[in-house]
Amino acid sequence: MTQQSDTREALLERFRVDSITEGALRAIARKGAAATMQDIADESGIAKGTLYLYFKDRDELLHRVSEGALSQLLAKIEDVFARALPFEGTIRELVLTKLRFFDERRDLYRVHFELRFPGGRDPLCDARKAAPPKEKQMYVDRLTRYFEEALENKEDAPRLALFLSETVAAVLFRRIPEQGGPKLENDAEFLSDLLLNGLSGRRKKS
Amino acid sequence: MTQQSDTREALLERFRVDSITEGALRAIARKGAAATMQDIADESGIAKGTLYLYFKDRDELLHRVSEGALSQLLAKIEDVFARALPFEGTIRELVLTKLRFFDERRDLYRVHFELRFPGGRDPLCDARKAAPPKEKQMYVDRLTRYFEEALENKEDAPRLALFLSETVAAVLFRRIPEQGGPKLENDAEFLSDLLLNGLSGRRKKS
DNA sequence: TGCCTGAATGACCGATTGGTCACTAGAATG
DNA sequence: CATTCTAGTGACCAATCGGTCATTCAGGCA
Repeated sequence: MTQQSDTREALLERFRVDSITEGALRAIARKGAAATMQDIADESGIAKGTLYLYFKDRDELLHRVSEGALSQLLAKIEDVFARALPFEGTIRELVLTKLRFFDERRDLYRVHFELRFPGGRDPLCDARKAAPPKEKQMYVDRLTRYFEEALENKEDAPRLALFLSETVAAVLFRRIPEQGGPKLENDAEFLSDLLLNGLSGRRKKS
Repeated sequence: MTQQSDTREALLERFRVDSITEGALRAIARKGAAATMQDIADESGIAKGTLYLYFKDRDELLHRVSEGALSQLLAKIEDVFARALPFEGTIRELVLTKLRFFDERRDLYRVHFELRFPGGRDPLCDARKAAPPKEKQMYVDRLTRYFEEALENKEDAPRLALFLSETVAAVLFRRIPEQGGPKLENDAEFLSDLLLNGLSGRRKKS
């Protein structure tokens, strides 16, 4: 049990874990939240039992997958903030980035959205109410922090962050399933305008 | 098989169907989309087999429940339109009405939102993609018609209707689970302002 | 009263799935 | 080469759930 072997084993384990989460991603992309452990095992090219050598149970596996998926989005969001654009530009880029991210990786879309309701048919009851998806919370929290320093009223920041997040999600919700929708940049601009300027400007001049 | 007996039987059937859908509503309020046929039967005070005398299968039953739930909301929405308020007033009332409706009847909330992803763990695959919830579509369609006659660009109406619908849903998504959130009217006003005027007005004056 | 109809029942079935564990195969060890 | 060890396996298990159907029983009818 030298330092060397520790590292080697750790690397192997990491490789296994990664290939499993990637397989899970493919399985979920195809079957959504209905993906079975068998599906995931097949897609990963290993036996079902092996999954349980690296993950305690289905929950832990799906949680890890969701976590990994969103961390990629978080990185891109962070890039947007790093550019330190003016407020309006930041909003537009945030919208465009999230839209484009899920448009390119529809597999992550199903992970992100269908896992929002954990379990679905399982004993979710009210027990899990206290534990909403942690990863999504990180995303909303990041937006909150931005709004807190960019907006007039700090106390509105959390609500606005959630609003922005859910709004883009709503557009995705419509975009992803259908095939030949409006161009992505078109949708992004439409949504950004709406977010920034509201409905009032669109009222018919009577 | 007189007209009389026809009516009597029809009434009895209707009574049964109603009491089942009400039971289903209670079951779903407690267990969400995970509610079992047994749960529904228990909550309705009848045996599981009896459910299948009045509904073909689980899908038909849940569909009927969801339909009935949303028809009540649609009626209230229609009342708002009937008042023929100016544009801004209509939007505010629409937001407030939907928010209040689900705030008073949280059981309907779970029906409405959790059933959006039909099946969950079942063979949803891509087969059902072609059949999104019909009831919700009616609601969005109604909003679309309003926007078509109230706004400048007719072709934007569907997108705006979906936007409004999902936006309010987003706030509900946050409101319902938590206990002591902001007052309902407060949330409604906040959301309406945002929808009407956008984020721009909230930027910190630099 | 005795029979008959059909609504209601709930034990049962088949299918599915998360999770387990006795077993295997192949590499490491001596 | 023989032995040990362990990552990997997949048949198997228990539990769950939608749906069925032989049976029951209450109420109307002769």
